[in-house]
Amino acid sequence: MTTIYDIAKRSGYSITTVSKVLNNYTNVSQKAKKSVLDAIEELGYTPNSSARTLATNKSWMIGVVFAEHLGVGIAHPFFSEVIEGFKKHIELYNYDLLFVSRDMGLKQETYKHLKHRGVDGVMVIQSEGDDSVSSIPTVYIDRPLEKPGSVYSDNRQGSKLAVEYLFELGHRKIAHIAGDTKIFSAIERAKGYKETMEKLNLSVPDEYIVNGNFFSYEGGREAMIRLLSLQDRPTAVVVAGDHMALGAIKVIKEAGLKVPDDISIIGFDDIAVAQHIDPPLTTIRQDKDLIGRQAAIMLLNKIDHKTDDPTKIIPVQLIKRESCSRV
Amino acid sequence: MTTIYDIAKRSGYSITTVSKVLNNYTNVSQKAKKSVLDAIEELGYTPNSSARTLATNKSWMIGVVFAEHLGVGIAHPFFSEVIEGFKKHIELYNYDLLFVSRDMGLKQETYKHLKHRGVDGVMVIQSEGDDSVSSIPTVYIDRPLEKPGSVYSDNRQGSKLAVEYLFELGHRKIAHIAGDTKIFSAIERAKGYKETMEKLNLSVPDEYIVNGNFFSYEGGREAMIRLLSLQDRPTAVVVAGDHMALGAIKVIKEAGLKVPDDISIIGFDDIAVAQHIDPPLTTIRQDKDLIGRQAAIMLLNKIDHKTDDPTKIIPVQLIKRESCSRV
DNA sequence: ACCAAAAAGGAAAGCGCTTTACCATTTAGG
DNA sequence: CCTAAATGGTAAAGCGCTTTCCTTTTTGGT
Repeated sequence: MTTIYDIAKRSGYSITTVSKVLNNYTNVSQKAKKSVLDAIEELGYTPNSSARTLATNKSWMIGVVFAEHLGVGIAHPFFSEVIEGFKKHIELYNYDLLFVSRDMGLKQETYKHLKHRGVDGVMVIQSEGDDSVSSIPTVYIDRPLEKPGSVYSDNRQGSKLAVEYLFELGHRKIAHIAGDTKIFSAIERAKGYKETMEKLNLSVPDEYIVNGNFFSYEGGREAMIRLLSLQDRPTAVVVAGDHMALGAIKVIKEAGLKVPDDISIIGFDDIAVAQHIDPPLTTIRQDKDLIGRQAAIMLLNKIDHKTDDPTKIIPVQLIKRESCSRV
Repeated sequence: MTTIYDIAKRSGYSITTVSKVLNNYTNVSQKAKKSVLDAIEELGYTPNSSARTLATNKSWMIGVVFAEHLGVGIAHPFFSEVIEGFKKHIELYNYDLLFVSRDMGLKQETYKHLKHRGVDGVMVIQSEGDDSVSSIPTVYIDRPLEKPGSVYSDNRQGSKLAVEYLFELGHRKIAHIAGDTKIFSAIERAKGYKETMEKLNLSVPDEYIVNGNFFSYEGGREAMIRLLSLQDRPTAVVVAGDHMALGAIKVIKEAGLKVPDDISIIGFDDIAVAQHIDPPLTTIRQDKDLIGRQAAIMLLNKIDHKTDDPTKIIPVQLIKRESCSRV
């Protein structure tokens, strides 16, 4: 390995000077700078980040921690896009992303590992409960608690848009397939649905709110089966996640009914395939890219200026496609 | 920060001894071990990985490099699952994954960065051309060249299975929508298609092979439009990627035709949504998890034993669903 | 009770880099 | 022409840990 010493020897300057040109210090002559740079070029030198980190106590790495309870990781259609947005922004500032092993079970272990790695910041996605990673600057996506340092979509507003849209289309019997009873975003969406229904003076029989399991396709299926079996069947349903919506649509088709002719369906997320299915799914789009970017901005602020930005709520958008129709 | 020195002082032993218990050396008494461990517990000590890496020249990090030319990263439905499989295996051995910035343009820069970070190994996904990252042990997914150290699906066999299946169903006019003309996997799939067609004595008019653009949904659409406009329309088409297949199916529906009644479609990849679309897509499944795992095994071998495992070709599987029917 | 061998523990060098404190030249200012 | 301030450069300490090479202690065999 070629080190700063080799460069020093080759260029005829001290290692201090070499280090200075490496770090753009001003008090080094053009001549020295050139010599050093030439030597670096000739010897094909690459600085060693561990040594640098050790000396500066700055790793230029951001740790990424996943939703452990969902069992999904990088391959999750929503999370992965958020991370993508996060990464695009954060790499402008020369940070790399470190995905730490998630099979560490205990929160404490994960935290220890992050500390071990000396990451400059942490981005936590959908990790349940209150897991202050304490000393390390952290930003949370979809965190259950309304503490500073979180970023998430305006879930209530999303449900509101959905319900109102269906209302405009003439629907009065609108059901809801909820993502879960414990996950923050799912709870918020359910609230938004209920609030808006009430505001519009629409009745919400208990059977109209049914739980899709962890936002899953299967959960969507089962929920829709329940809904179809109802005496007083809804004419439209606000589904809290696109995957569940896919499942719901499938069930409707299997029952010999049509979307949107017989039942209108509106999803949530706008995952990539939403526009490619049949019928193209009307849904509430989460701005995944922006969520990621905002999280990045927030985290960088925390790292650089120690400022604790307030929680950021990202606007959602109704994307009209073809899974909803006039009643 | 609490260091090994603090532990030494607290426990009354030397830093050497502390280090020894940390690294499970045998020549340390039970008594000493306990003292040290207690001190660690009390002081909440976490070893510093930079220091350790500096001393041992081992980082316990694997670098991940992406398909730059596709512009997609973590959010790619195929890649992300491969990485997931890779990660699951590699973290059993206590490695973490470092996603390095990909906007570095030049290959050289990426390599330098990896070297700078001191990763123990590199996993390259779909990076075009011959990019030997030289000195660092590397494993490639879907690499264009048939060098040791690559892992990919048996693309030809996949196409073969597809064509043969359609043949069994009575199809004779079978077209192909290729992924691209330059990407390795796309080329292989096209070859597999042609070979099998010939073997079955089926004619392949030039117009029967059409290029979907970079495996994209749009590319699939356009290709299918071309196919539909043909005088002698195919009754089935082997599509080199599921996304393109989605596009193709959409076009068929828009033309007032039905899948599979009028045209049978068979995809490639078996991405998560393939089973959820309408009709559920018959496709060639790539074992993404296994690809990832094999890559991990290979890389670990390279790192630990310096063995250069031969390129591994992963079997594919025909998944029969409902987008193909008897002619 | 004695000695060789094994076990336990420690001193110190070194991994590659940054940074502080300091020295030696120049250059500018009066 | 002399002093003060830049400017250019260096030595050395230190970041936290591993590892080699000793030294000291313990063990057990006779």
